Amino acid sequence: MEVLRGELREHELPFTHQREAIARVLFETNQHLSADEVETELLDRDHQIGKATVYRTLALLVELGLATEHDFDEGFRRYQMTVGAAQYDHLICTVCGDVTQFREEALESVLESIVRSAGFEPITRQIKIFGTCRDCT
Amino acid sequence: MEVLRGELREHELPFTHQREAIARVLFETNQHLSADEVETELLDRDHQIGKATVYRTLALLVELGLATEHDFDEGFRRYQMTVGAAQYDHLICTVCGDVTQFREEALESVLESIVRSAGFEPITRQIKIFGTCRDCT
DNA sequence: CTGCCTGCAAATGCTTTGCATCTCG
DNA sequence: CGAGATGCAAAGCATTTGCAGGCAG
Repeated sequence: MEVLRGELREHELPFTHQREAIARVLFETNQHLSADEVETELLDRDHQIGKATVYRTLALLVELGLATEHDFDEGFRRYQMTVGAAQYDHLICTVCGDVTQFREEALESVLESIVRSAGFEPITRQIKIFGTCRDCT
Repeated sequence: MEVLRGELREHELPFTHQREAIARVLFETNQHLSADEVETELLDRDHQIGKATVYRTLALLVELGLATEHDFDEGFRRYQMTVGAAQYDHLICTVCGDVTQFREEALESVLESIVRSAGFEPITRQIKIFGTCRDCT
């Protein structure tokens, strides 16, 4: 939570109850949550926060680099607290919907050289492999 | 075009004017087109086809494996004719919006081993690197 | 003929926005 | 106090769907 407070101060933005509550939800679950799921979780915790604020805050967290946005082709987006500077890639099972994160150094270096030789300055990336997971084969 | 006709016959689906026209647009541009752009291009060619049909046909082409769906975070999707069995990955410039395709064998093999060790059966994948291209740096 | 397709318009569902009001600092 | 945040409801948009009429095979 201190991270958020600091980041907000740095940008001269107010640290509000709503922002704290939303960030807390994301911090604590360490899951990919949709705006809807965040709202539901907030209600469970007796925080009644407007959906517009949820959306605005999630966008803010992404901008501050504290959260990452994901799109698993479900028709809506998911958000997850950024874990350090680590980039996670995903295996998405189209049968059961399960999402597995992974991080592979060999992949990092291959990508690095691709990007470098294209003279491209990377900011974010998304690697999603859709298919059937071990359990659904 | 014969590919489409054959694929449709195989699935016992009718080969209609609309399907032909839409597939032709995709075949001939070899670009990533949105449903809107397909519709516009159809009008330029004096084909007046309902947007619903455009969407339905694009989805069908994807299902038949003749087209690929892309999402470059623009708020809508793009489609491109599938070029052989090749998988293309993308560098997306967030400044000028330019999309560069690439294909790198080293990447293929790294991904292959990741997938294999997870016991995952891949169907499609999306690799998108967002950042600033050489010209916009 | 018969089933699948097409068009149109209406409906969906996620996300964004306008605006009056309230809060943080 | 004043800038920015919040809530609500309405608006936006890409995409989907229902249904009456058409076309391919």
